Amino acid sequence: MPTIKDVAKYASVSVATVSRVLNKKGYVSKEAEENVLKAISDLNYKPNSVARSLYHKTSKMIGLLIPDISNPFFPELARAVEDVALTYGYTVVICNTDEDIRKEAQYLEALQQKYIDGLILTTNQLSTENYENLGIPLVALDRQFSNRVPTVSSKNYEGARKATEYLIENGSEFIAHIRGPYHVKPADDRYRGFKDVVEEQGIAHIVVDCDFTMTNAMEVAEGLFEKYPTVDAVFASSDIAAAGVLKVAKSINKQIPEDLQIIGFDGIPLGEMLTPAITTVAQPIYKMGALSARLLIKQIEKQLLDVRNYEVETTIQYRETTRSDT
Amino acid sequence: MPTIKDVAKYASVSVATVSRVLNKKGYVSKEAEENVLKAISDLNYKPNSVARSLYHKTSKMIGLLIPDISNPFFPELARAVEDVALTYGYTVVICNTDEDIRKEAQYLEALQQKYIDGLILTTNQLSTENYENLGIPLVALDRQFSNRVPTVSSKNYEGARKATEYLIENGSEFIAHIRGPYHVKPADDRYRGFKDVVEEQGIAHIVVDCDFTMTNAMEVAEGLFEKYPTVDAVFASSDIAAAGVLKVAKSINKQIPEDLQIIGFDGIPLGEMLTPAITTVAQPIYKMGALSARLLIKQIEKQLLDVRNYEVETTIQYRETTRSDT
DNA sequence: CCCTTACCTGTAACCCGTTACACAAACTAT
DNA sequence: ATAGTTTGTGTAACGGGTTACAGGTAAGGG
Repeated sequence: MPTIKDVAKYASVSVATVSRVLNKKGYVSKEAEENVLKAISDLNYKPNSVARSLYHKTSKMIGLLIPDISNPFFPELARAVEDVALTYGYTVVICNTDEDIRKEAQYLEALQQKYIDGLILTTNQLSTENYENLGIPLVALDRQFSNRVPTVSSKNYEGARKATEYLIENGSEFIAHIRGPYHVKPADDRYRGFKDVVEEQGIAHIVVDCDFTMTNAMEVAEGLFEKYPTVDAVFASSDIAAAGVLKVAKSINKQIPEDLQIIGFDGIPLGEMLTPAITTVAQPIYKMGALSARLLIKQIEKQLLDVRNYEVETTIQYRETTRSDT
Repeated sequence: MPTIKDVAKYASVSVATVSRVLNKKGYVSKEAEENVLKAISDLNYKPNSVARSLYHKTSKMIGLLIPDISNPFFPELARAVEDVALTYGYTVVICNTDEDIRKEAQYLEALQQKYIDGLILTTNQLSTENYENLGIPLVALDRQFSNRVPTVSSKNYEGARKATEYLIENGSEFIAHIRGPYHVKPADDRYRGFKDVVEEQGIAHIVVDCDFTMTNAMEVAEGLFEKYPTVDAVFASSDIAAAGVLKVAKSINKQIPEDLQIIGFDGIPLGEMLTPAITTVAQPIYKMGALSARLLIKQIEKQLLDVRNYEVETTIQYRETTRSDT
């Protein structure tokens, strides 16, 4: 691999001149520039980004901290982040934290040592200071964070309200909510949205807990249908959970959506692949990822952010696990 | 961020001594070592990996080139690679190539400039020389590559044979194969496995082409069932395709598995989530990813590889889209 | 004709570690 | 006592860029 010195020698100029040509900075005569350009192409020279990083203390890399890329919510997000990053010349380092405080700390240290330029966080077991002390731009995606950190999330509360109202409009009278983990902001908001609507309208309801796995959702659903056979609608806090409910409901021969309506949340591709396809409160996942990446890169490049907190709209994807009210 | 100089000053030694302590190399007196260790902890010093990279021409990073992380086959693979990488102190850079030659080239250049230590390839539109000229360790996953590059794949031919034989044992007499893209080794091997069995046993069959998307699979399946309504089994080259077939088959009221058996390939989680759950030839996806990562890191760390080509076993996951033969 | 300014270029310091090399002290062997 | 090891430490060069600064030339203004 040729270095800038080789190029300088070949073009009979100093390394400073080569650097000026590369970075289009400072005065360079036309002649010198041509020589340098020719040298670069003759030698197939590529500037070494590590050396650049060392001087500039930046790396053209961003970190994406997610709980687990195997969770179907995240691949699309990761894809969006990566697409945007690529167009701006950044590469993305992916970090599966499993919501484990030690793994997070380990990544943070490794990334900091690599002069990572910024972080997109969909996970934060560590206290926020740990992140802010890094002194690099951050974006919180789908999570609550300190108000110094720009956030991107969808209107979880509102989406949950819409979902619940829709179930009620379609005639359901005893609605179960399968909620997500506590202290996870989106899960809490969805729960509040549900609760507010059922209480306002005086609808019978029940809330059960569930983590993000389908196995757990199925267990929970089994218990639910056994204890409350008259439940006639389920609003699940995620599509994975909804899929679990659907599977269980079908196994005990409930007619969907006649006996039981199901509505999920997230809008992951899985929902469409199932039969019946799951009605869901879809978040624009790709858009959220892309937006986060753009917000992060804007900060990295010292541009001012006009808005610091984005709440994107959710839309109900009307599919086959709910009755139409029209 | 403190540097090695700060540590040296604080401990009243030279930077060389600090470096010796850090790397446990060369002679250091007990006293000096203690002072350095104290300085490191007092100042919370972390060695800068960029500076290290510059000197050593390595980065403790590996690249994972995949077509698209949104394709459900890859998240689990990525997860495995990342898990293994982490335990060996490597970080992974993820690159979605979309099988696009220009994106691949762009990534290759960026990664090379970052002194990436090695690459796991599940995609190669570029000619193999482009990769080999990088002069860094490679592992080809689920792809054919030059014989200088270690490969990891599953027994696609054998798996396809098993699947086809299983359908026949269960009484199917007119079997369709939905094959994957041409010139993609696994798809070709699966096709050969299918063809050999149906020809050996003289079973009526039909082969149709399909890419990796579910939408395409559904179109293909519609055409198939219209033209050949007597098809009584489908062997799909991927679970995604199988899911598409299943959805179409259900929509035209075929009884599964009585009227139509379906068997997929891959063993992605989706298969289990569907109702009926899809019988599939499962590849040990996580294992393949982990194995690739270990092979790569072994090479990076200059250890000799005893075996260079791994073919892992597939196993049929007997689920609900096939009839049992017992 | 002198001074200012724009233009052009090279030297060397710097980013932050690593390590070759030189030097010194302490110890071993002869 | 002398040569040869082992141990311990510091200086400086190096990896591959970037840039402050100094120095030089040419053009324009008064």
